[in-house]
Amino acid sequence: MLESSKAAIDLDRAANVLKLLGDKTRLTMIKILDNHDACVCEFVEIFKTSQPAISQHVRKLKDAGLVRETRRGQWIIYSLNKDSEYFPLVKDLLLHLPNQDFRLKELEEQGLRISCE
Amino acid sequence: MLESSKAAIDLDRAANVLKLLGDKTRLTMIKILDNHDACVCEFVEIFKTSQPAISQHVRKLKDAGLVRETRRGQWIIYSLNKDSEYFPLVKDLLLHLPNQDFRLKELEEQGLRISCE
DNA sequence: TTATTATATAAGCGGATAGTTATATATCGA
DNA sequence: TCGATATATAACTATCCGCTTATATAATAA
Repeated sequence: MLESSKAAIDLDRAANVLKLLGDKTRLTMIKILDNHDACVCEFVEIFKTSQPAISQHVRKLKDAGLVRETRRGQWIIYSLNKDSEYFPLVKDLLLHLPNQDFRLKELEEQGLRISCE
Repeated sequence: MLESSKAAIDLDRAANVLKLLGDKTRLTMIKILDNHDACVCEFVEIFKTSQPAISQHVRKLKDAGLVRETRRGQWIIYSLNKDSEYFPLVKDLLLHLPNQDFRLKELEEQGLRISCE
């Protein structure tokens, strides 16, 4: 595909997005969200870290417009924001990363995923 | 292209590469190097910053294997390392960024690019 | 209403990061 | 060899970042 046929993203903002994705936890989150929506409590289990730490990560992703939140009862479900101007960039990026479905599978086996649905 | 047909990069290391590219100066450097090799002194002019600052940026890119250096007389010419395992990822990324050729053009108009060749 | 669960936010701390200045190394040209 | 140019490195500093703990908000369920 020709470069000119892509919507070029301002370098400043592209760098900011890449900085956000330049964190192992957030990058993994985005890769997971590429296949499945997820809530904070699931991420807490997956990353074995504190709930505030997770909340702060998803907030950054949300502030940048990369993810969206939808309240479902007590839970807030996060999903990739396909309308983001960065979505095409993110999508291309994710193609280079290994699938992370096994992480949610592990949760299901422990009966921890069902709790959020 | 199917995800499985791409060589997936370990998430840890991918995050590190994205962190490196999540800096405006380094991201611009890489975009420039996608079209033209360049030396430190050119980057100093382009980014209007100190020579040590530039040296430190290119060193990080070199340490990660993203760029290569070739000495040519007094100058050290930096170029994209096409053999890097991250090169396909970086290439895809760059497609989403605006062309930066105008920066080297400006140097040429000031007669500052020729000095390195 | 009260207890419980899920999430967000605020404050503070420690480590990482990007810049600075000063200095070292290396090449070139006279 | 000596001076100039190009680059690298080291030490320092200020800022940023991610985590922690403590607390607030919000929905649910008894």
